[in-house]
Amino acid sequence: MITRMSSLFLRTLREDPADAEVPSHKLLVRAGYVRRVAPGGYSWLPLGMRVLRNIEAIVREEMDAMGAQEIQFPALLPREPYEATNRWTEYGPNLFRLKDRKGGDYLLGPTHEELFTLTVKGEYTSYKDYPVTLYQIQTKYRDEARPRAGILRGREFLMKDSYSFDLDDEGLEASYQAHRAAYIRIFDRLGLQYVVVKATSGAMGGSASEEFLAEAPTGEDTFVRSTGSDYAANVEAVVTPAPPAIPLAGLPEAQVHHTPDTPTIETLVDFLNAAGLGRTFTAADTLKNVLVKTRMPGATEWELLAIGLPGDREVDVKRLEAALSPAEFAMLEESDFARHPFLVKGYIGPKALLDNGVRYLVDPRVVEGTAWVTGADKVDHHVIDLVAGRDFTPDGTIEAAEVRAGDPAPDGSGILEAARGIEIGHIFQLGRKYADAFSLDALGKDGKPVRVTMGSYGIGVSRLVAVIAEQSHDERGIIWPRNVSPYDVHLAVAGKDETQKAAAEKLAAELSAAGLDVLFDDRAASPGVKFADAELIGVPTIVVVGRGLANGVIEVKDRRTGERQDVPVDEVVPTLLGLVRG
RNA sequence: CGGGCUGUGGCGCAGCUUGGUAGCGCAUUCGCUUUGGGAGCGAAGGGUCGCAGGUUCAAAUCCUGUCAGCCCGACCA
Repeated sequence: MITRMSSLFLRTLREDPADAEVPSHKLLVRAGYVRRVAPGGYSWLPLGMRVLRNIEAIVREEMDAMGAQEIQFPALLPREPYEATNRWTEYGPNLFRLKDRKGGDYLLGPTHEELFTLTVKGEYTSYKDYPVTLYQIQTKYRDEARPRAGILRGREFLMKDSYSFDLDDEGLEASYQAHRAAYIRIFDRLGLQYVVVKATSGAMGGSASEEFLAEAPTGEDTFVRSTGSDYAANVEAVVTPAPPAIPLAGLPEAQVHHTPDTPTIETLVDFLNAAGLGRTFTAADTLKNVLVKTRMPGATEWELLAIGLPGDREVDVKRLEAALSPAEFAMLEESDFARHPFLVKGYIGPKALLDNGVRYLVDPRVVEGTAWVTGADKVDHHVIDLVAGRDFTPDGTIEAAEVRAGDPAPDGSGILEAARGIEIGHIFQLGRKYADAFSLDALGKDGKPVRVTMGSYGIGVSRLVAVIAEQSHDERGIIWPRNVSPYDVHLAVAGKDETQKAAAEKLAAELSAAGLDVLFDDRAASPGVKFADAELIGVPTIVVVGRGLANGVIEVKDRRTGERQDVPVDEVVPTLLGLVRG
């Protein structure tokens, strides 16, 4: 197949679009792959379509290969199924809702759990029908509060979502693992650099969940990984390793000290170190007690919760949220302090909390035998050497403290380092939430109904176009991996010389006949323009018919390395076939 | 939702302080020259200056209102 640039619907831009920040956005617009039509809405131009279709094909191949079957739902959906799962309201403002002419409520699907569940329920009734996995590659809609970074985060995007239906937990686990393996094949074929991180199950109520994150400095998600193993996790999912307990025998007695004007950790540490106690304190020796209030879904009453963590660490709101889920939480207001006089702001200690029945959870580093400087529940007073397990016993531990680069890895393999990534896939053991909502049962061998258990698995297909560009570009343009490149070779004529043009025409025809997709720059532009466009567009192999032709050679250039080799005219086709077919 | 910024040919921008015929670069069209790294010269087409109201003899420019967009944060299967 030959596409002539003289007629290709393409206009490249010399300047970056004003609204673009990240490299993929700039380059995809400049090279003419996409154009913005609305915030978070992009049109795909011919070059972009080809890349998108290539990625889609790889996803489809691997999904089919693992035995998933493709179907497709409408993007425009009725309200009722989403009412049944409560998501019509629970999904919140991110759901695009609309009305038809009769006033009926509709939505644009953000994901399709409901429809898949109902569809399986409508067709299958026997245990013999299971397991089954269905998928679709569909446009999804989410009314993102702030779309950004071009097609990396739009309000309309192409997503592959699949759902597994199994009769028992073992089956679900197998379906989950099959997806995990398929995702690894897909992302490997796409040439991506990515990690699989443990994710929190969140509000969906499932058990196991992992995210596939493509590494990119412009990524929105922060994750950590170990320097000593392939351990990687979302910050929310990091489990703090607890140090060994210390024997209580021989530990110094707790002492209350007058510590005037020390409402903050910093002022307290400074005061103690100036007090001549014969040792040096750091913020990590203090136990900071943070008060929040929590409320279970559906409950009306807020409940107090105290969190004790080393004074050198802040509470990570996302980690706290994940730890408390599904309960919601809020910071205490002045009125809450007023209502509970035993809470002495700045000097809250474990004693008052426990004496007054406030649930008290501590950081896992607060193990038995550790001694702390903490509040004495009295203005301007702190207690030193308050020992966990001797002077106070918390109600449990909680993962609420921030995770920092340099912290020990949970698997003991090394220390953690922070990195950023873009979520490209998410696999999830949903369990029976949706099956319960729609009473999806299979009739078992014994004639009794068995509740089906589900998994849901997503890949951001259109996002992958941007992610690949994000990971594979240089200052001149995009560098596509062969598997997704819009064309196999980019053929340019460098001069206007008729023999060069004729040779290029002949070569284009031969390459096409050999089964390659050729982007043929037959324009009357100057060589500089053609080279610049070729590098911007990013086809991995660039072939130049130019001055070398007089010596019987044609230039073959590698887009990534910039290496060029002169190949005798009659060897060009086999050489390129070798390169492309690898 | 909070903070910051911006709306002027297809794209990127200047002009606004100090009101007076709307300008530059890229792109596009034509002619001549040029042809291995985004060419040169000459000519041309293309803009109700986001929208509404106001002030004024006169508004891209001043005033009021409004809408939209972008960036940071919050949010985010």
